[in-house]
Amino acid sequence: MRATGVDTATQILDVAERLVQERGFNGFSYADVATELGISKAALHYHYPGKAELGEALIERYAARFADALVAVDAREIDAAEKLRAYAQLYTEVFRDDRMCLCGMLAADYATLPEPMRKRVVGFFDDNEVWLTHVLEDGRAHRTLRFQGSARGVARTLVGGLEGAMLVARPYKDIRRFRSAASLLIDGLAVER
Amino acid sequence: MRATGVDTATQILDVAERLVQERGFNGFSYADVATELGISKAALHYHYPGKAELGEALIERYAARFADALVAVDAREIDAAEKLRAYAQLYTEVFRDDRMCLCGMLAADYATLPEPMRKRVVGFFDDNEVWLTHVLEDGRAHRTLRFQGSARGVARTLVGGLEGAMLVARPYKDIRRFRSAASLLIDGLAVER
DNA sequence: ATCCTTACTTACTAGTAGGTCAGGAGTCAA
DNA sequence: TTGACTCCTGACCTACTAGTAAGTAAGGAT
Repeated sequence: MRATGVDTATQILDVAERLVQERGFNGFSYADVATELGISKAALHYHYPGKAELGEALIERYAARFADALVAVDAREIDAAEKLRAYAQLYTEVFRDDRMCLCGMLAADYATLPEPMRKRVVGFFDDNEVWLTHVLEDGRAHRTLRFQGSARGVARTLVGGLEGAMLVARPYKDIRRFRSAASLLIDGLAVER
Repeated sequence: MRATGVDTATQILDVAERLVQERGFNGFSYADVATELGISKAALHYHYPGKAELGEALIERYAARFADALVAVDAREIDAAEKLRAYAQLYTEVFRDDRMCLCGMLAADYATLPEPMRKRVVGFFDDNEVWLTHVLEDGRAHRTLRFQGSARGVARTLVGGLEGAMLVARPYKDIRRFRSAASLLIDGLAVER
């Protein structure tokens, strides 16, 4: 345990997470993480036997945090349209420090990922779709949202739309570009009052 | 010139293009391309001095083909809504053999790309936005499309939405997932008749 | 006949990738 | 005070990375 008070395993996750979100899973090395933390590569292997296991831990923590955030949104006394805006706000916060969504990035690297990581990436998207589907169905039932077709289809379009908005806006380093796209996606579903 | 009749420089582009679209710019090596073509790595360096130049050539050719396809769409006697569907169809064809849009993939790798490649990636998105903006304005003027806000903003949302739909649908290897999202994005703009 | 170009080859470089292993320092409980 | 456990280092390994140097076979031009 170092002077920071944060344990090494967590510090490794923090640095690796940022590197994956910025550069992709094939765009960083154990040496990058070790150098940044001032420890040896071998120390990384002590905490995470291989890059595959580090990757799994990365997704697991990210997905858990995301799930917690969704529970927090559900706990708020707001209508479905506002929940969608809160959902988009989660993405905005990720975008704010020039990061791509972890799982969006890993979706790009998907072909080169070990199987356990693939499963978790897909699981992340599935969870997001399920949550959005419930919000959408609730919004349609309460007449705060209006859309054609299945809630599941709209949920998938939203996940893809937000991930893609991050992907394309990042080279421009322009958060307004992302926010504008996010608003268009969501306001198109909200019933005007 | 080999028995295939296609020159080596083009064959290199073909293989490298597929590898980038499947695995990302940091997910393939000169050795991968050379092995697949049965030539030496040095032969690659003869045609493209470095990976950066190969990358530039890749984007240049891809962007030129895409631009040609857009000119071809413009030449067809169809309304703006149909042009948007034809635009989405271009993405569908890319998706069909498990590929991500070349520039969408490079957008993910953006932080690790050399500057000349970055410029070309951004140029690709700019060109797409310009074309879409014209189609959208035309469609609004002729009442075949209906949308709120600036055509430019909608154009950006469409590019991001389609890129993201590819990104997320690819792990599922499900073209319907992509097509359904593309339809929802575009049909939401079309005026029902 | 010679020179030059094109399109490669083989053999090599320095550097980086992920990963292993023996061991050491600090902590803690018996 | 010994032994076990945790967390780490230094030294190392093999495979691979992009890139280079030198050489060569084939063909056209002079």
